[in-house]
Amino acid sequence: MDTPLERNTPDDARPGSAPPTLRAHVVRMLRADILAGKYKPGDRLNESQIARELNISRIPVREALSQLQEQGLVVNRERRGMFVMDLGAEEVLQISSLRIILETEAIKLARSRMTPEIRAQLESLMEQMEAWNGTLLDAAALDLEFHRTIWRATGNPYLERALNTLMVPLFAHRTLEHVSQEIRRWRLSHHRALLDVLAGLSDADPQEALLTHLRMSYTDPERYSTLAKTLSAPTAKPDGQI
Amino acid sequence: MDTPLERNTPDDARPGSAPPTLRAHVVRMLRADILAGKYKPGDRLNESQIARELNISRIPVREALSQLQEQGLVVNRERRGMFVMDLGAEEVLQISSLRIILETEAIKLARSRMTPEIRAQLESLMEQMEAWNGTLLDAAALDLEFHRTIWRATGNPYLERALNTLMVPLFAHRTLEHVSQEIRRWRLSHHRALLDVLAGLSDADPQEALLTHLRMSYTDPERYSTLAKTLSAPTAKPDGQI
DNA sequence: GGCCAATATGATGTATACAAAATACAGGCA
DNA sequence: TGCCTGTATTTTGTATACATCATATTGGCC
Repeated sequence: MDTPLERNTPDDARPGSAPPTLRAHVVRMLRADILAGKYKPGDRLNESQIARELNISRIPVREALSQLQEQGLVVNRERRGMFVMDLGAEEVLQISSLRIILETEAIKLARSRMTPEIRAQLESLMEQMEAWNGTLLDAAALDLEFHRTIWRATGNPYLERALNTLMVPLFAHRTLEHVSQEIRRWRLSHHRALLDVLAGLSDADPQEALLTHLRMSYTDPERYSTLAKTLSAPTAKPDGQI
Repeated sequence: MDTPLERNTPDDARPGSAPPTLRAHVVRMLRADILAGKYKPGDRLNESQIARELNISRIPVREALSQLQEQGLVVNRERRGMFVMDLGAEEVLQISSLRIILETEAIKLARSRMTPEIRAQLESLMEQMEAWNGTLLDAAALDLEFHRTIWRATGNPYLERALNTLMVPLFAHRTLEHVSQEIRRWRLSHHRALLDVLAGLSDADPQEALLTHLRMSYTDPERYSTLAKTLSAPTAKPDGQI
């Protein structure tokens, strides 16, 4: 309660990743907290309280929240405060339909610009996911980082930004879902398939690979039945596999 | 210099469209100014100066600028200030390639959800454009509003937001371009073609209609030759029309 | 006992003030 | 004369203080 986040501390603020401004620091912190589930969708983010906890004034907190709004993680209700973005079933559907379009393009671009470095990063993330043994949050973080690496590899920062704004709230939303070991294995296999497409090891249609991957992600019929249908429809598979 | 933007003024703040907060007011104002060319791409936006001009404190101005960043109109260089988003040729290319994908989807969705109200709005905007007699800025504003109406009509707020973030800076960029009367007429005819597609009066492929429209928009070979090629390529037209 | 209203509390929105960093400018030196 | 350096100014970043609005609580009334 008496550790006022000294900004002249070279240890915490090691060069290269040092947040030179308090706002940037708070952005990182809140972002991590939201993705880690400390703040759940719909929760209110109290400026004063956060400022007190960090022993700083409200101003940098306000600006950090404003910046998180840009990333789609929080929403501002006028004179009511900031709230962690809460997604209903319809919103998940709307975002996902966009995701299919944008991430299909991202995969095509990333494949055409694949470098050994990027591929090594993806392989490394795959291995970490396959060897996963930790918490659900870690797993979600790895999954997200896998996709973000793909988005970065497109070389189109605007595509990257659009996908981030769309998908990061969705991941925050899904962080709280518990999935079975079986589904986890399925997801892994489809990540591997995606990686094969990206590495040029597979000639499968990128969109088809992505759709297969996505079908894995929304298996709760209660909430995502409409999306499941949407995902199945455009492929026009003879067999009606989910 | 002595008109401190009274927030208790019911006349300016007429119900329904009243900015209940200074920040919202400044956002509107700056947004309009940037789109109108008062601030040009690359210009620095001085907090103190803007605050002085409006006779308010810097805080709402800072927050407004932060919010404009969310909309992609300005960028923040740490401890250097806010600058109007400046787009180079490559960035225009990257944005446009995304635009094709997203707006094609938007047109499809809007067509499938078209209502008499929306159609009337589009018709009205078309008429205003056809009867246009004002400044270049007005023309650009009408053009943008036409497209934004389409985006709203998709019913997918995330698609709408993505297109706004991508395209509004692009329009701000192009506001300064002077075009000939001939090109204006061409653009009008293609807007009309788009409207026919949207209204279901034409069975033309939405993407093709959009591509035709876009080719009209980037006719400066010096700056957009690469984009022109990109736009031409996927259609695989036998004749090498621009 | 339950519903509505007036008050109390606490939140956001904004203003002012100060600190630190960046830029502009002037002077010294080669 | 041209470049570098040290100072001055300007600007952003943050803190504190106050005003306004939203929410919670309590009291009264039906």
